Amino acid sequence: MYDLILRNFAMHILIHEDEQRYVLAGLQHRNVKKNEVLLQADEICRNVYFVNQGCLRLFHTDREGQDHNILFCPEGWWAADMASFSAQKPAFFSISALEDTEVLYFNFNVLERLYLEIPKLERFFRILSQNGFSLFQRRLTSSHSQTAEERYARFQRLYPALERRIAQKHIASYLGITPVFLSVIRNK
Amino acid sequence: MYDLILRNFAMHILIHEDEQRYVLAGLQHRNVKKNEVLLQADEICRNVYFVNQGCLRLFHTDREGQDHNILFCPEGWWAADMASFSAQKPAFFSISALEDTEVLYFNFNVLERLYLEIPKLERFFRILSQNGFSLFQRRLTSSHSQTAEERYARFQRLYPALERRIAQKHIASYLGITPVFLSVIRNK
DNA sequence: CGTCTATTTGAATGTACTCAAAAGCGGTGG
DNA sequence: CCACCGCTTTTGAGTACATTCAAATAGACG
Repeated sequence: MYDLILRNFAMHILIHEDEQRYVLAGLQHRNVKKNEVLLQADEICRNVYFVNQGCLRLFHTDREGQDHNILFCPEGWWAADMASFSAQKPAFFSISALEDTEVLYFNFNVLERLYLEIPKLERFFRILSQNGFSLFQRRLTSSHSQTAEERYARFQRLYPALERRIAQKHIASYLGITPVFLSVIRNK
Repeated sequence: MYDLILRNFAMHILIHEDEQRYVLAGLQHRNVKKNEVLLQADEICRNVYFVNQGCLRLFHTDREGQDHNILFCPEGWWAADMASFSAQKPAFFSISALEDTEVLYFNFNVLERLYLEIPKLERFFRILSQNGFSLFQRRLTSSHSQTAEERYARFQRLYPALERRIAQKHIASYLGITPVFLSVIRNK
């Protein structure tokens, strides 16, 4: 159960066995059914979720009721509305499950405590946030400098597994285009 | 000289006077002339810059030689290609000055050392990165759900000071549209 | 099997772009 | 102080990329 998350930690920090046990003891566990909502916009994001199995999506619902996916979180990814979690204020984004999903998660207070007790964990989330920061800077650049067709090709190249796993309408939303237009692009 | 940066630290962490002196001792200082390049894409980003006065821009130059601004950094903002800085690998973005600018900066090795000696500093940059992360998630959402005119209105609302200070072509690039089209939008 | 949702296809429309030319503006040197 | 040069902004015409609307088809799930 903790295999994937330990390897995830190990990508950025070196963590001793006793610290490991301590960190894992702070984790909670939950199974989420397809289409179940883990975080509703305007509520406070009280947890950061690690996806052990399945896939989540992070999205915003606009005034017209249209969803805009901004991130897919399959196995090994972390999901949260970081601004909401960090400041414990209402969320802009929502999180829901694209498949039956198994998550591990830290509650806000637990993580704040762990930051103080195990500074390496703070380092881990600093690096994670920096990577996310960079990822979205590049996504925005891509959105500004490339056509929908080029962005779709990029998505296929970067996430070949997701492309087969996720419904077209969700990929279209992620790319910032309509499902209709993605269908046109695909059939070329 | 250190007034602005100390207030910046104080926004997220509480830092004692002796720690303060220690952190400030790690800072370097530099004056940059308008249009001077602080970081060239493909080089390694060796510093994180804090803008004391003036304004920087973070941008990507695509294959056709077109610039795409993704961030303006006036007084009180931090500038770096975080992916490049963090991993000390070639940068995707460049940084240059929109005005004569005064920066303070941490070199990579110095900051890594400070992270270990003063964990609070690592907390500071974690929070900074999380905020940046969220900022760009929302920018991408805005780019996917709003028209150019709405995004321009949003920019004016969020950064009224910058709107008067920065050339139209740079604002257009930031919004992901052509200067020609921004001119059309403005004259309505 | 039937219902509901997702995808495909085509036509008409809209948003933003390219190209081109003119006008404005800022700095520099005579 | 004015004249000139280069760069930025404006304006208009034609075009391309992506959308909306609508109807038909395909797929998923109880």
